[in-house]
Amino acid sequence: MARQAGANGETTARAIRQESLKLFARHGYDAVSMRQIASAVGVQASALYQYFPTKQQILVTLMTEHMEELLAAYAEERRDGETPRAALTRFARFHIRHHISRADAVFISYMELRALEPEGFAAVEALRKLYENELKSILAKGAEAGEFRLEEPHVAAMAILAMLTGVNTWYRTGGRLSREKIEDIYEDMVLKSVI
Amino acid sequence: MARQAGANGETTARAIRQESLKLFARHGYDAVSMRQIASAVGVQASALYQYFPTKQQILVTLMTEHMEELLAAYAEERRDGETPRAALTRFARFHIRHHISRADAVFISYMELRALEPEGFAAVEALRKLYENELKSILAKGAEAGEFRLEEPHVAAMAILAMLTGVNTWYRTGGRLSREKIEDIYEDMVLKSVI
DNA sequence: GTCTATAAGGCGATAGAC
DNA sequence: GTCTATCGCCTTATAGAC
Repeated sequence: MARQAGANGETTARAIRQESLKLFARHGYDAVSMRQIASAVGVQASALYQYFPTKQQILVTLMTEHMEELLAAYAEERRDGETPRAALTRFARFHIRHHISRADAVFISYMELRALEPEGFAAVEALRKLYENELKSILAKGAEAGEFRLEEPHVAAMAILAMLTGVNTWYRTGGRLSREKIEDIYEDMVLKSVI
Repeated sequence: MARQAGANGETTARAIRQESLKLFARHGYDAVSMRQIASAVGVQASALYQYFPTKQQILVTLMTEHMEELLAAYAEERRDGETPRAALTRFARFHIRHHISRADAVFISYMELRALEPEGFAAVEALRKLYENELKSILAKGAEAGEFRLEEPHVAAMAILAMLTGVNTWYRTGGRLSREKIEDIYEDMVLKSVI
């Protein structure tokens, strides 16, 4: 399994990210050792320190990149000038579609917040808030326009996000229901819950 | 801090449960050492082995007791012969009320499933399924009676449970909204989502 | 019921060779 | 870019004294 002649830095860097993500999701950050990550990558533990100065920095990088990828994907997805109802439909389907194919990163980003040291935590939380605000803004506009019936946009946003992200706890690829069908069901429930 | 003369086994046993719960919730099972638990309790690490044969068994006990307490409380709460709508209202308010005051146990029971060895995992999952089935049964009856509009009782149950349990991620005692008000908002959203 | 002492091994991280 | 070897520390769990 050892990587010898022809070793390539970029390949190793990507492998470290990939294998760390898988191992952290499966066993938890604290339960995974640098030796385990190295073994999955095919190098010795000391080689990891060429790419990341500490184990903590691997986690911070994984979580930060996950949130930045989410924000970039939603920026690409959103359409200004839509009705609140259309925007909420789009948001709900986007959220499921984006998260369902990134189960490990989603799991880590929620589960391992407590493993972050203060600086990393603050950075990740700031990115998370930006994303939450996208949904809050849709709900607030809908309430103002009389299109939605809700008293507390913040609470409604938290409720909807929890519901949508929850798909990841039970969805398995190749299950009885297609991703599209799942998006249909959740879209329906989300819309009805605020109308 | 050391417990000396007058030490009492039952007191220590309760303290081990309490402090483990707090520490596991705050730092994660793997990140907490037997020495840390012992220090919080006020004994040496070796004294813990009088009460639990392994660290793993502390976790299994905390999670199993949490699920059994939940099932017992719901058995006390439920009323047979209610309309599905009334039963769902009761379930939603009960779920929030019960979970909101047990944040540490709820967090652990979801987060540390992966830290359980196979036997413990199976036991806890079986209890969880029993609780999920209570909600599924309400939804299926409501759909059959034409009181609810939903195609997939299982998916709807997962969506509602995720939404309700999600309160714990943002609720803080003494916040702007009372527990009653929060129950009102979620009851409204849950009911609308299936009608 | 709790203590001290210890076994046996894993941890993150670093130095220096190639 | 990766290796071997190592430092100093922490880990779960047990033996035996009081």
